[in-house]
Amino acid sequence: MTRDAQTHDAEDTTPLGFQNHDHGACMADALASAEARCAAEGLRLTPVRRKVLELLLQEHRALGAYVILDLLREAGFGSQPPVAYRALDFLVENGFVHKVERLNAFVACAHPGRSHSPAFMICRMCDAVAEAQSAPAKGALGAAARATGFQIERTVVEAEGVCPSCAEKADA
Amino acid sequence: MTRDAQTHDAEDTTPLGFQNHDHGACMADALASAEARCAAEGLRLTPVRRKVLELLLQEHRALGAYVILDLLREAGFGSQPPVAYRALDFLVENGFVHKVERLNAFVACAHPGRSHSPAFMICRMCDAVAEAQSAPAKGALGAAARATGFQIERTVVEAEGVCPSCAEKADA
DNA sequence: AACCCTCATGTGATTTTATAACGTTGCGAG
DNA sequence: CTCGCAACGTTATAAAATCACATGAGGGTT
Repeated sequence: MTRDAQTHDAEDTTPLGFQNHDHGACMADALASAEARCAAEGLRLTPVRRKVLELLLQEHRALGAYVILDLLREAGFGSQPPVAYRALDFLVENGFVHKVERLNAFVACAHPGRSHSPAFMICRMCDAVAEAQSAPAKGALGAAARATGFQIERTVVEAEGVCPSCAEKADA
Repeated sequence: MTRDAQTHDAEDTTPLGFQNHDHGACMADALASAEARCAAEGLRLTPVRRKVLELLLQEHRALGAYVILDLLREAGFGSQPPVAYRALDFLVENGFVHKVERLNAFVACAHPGRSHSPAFMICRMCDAVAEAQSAPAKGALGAAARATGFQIERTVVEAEGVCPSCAEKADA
């Protein structure tokens, strides 16, 4: 089971990513990349984990753990919180998925394979999330860290605002 | 969360802010500044709100809402969650306090009065939090936003790592 | 085959974080 | 005064995350 079910719903309601792109391809890429890396590194992309990754790849939005859990239940997996959290932990640890702290929610990584220090742009109107690269240690923050002797291990960069398509609608 | 909490020899030195500073003064400044601004803008710095601000100013650490709530109860205020959350909402809205998303916790603003887009350095060992300025829209993120037409309204920048004094201890 | 070991999964219960809903109070404006 | 409004207090509940423990599926060894 759990081969690509691809329940793409209603056609073009989609403010999913900010820019148009071949979503099917971006999804397939990411899955393939994940599979390759798991094979290479001896990681186990089990059915639940794979399913969670697929669910997240289907949307350029962050999904809460409980939404994911509901979808898992519908797909016949276990329905208690740890099921979702454990799969998410695995995916986050291995960089396939990122947690958006601001939303307590999760998005599929949009830059599979690359080493990343992701930065997110979160639309407060439609909840779309786009991922960019950040280099926070290069700017003012890095300077402050060096000045005080703080050793940065990981950074969270999240911008909240309005995505292009919502801005357009709001103007109207 | 997996952020433990614990056995820390309570006495030893200063894990509070990263750099030594006149804590009493920094606290008094911040309080005075808050009072001034509330007076100027017709905001009501009520007893609960003031107390919460004081509690947060006493430590350069982020406190969870429920820790604050306990302290409020001890101080004779109401003891139900909304009491703390409402005071925190007020303080955050007006920039006296910031929420550290990564910790689901709150810190007093260290740069009272200034317009700020704060960046935090969070020590994963002692939970100390230092506040720096960030200019996230200037770097790669800003470029990505302009490129896609995303309008940034607010940014969250949080670095997790090890503060100087914990790094020292760890070396030993 | 049987055995052991490890990691993943399933489930129930609980903890932690945050809001909803509703009544009461204090205070200024008319 | 009394209306309206903002802040407060309390009960209850929702949402997010973890703990604890049992079962199960592979892999390797003998």
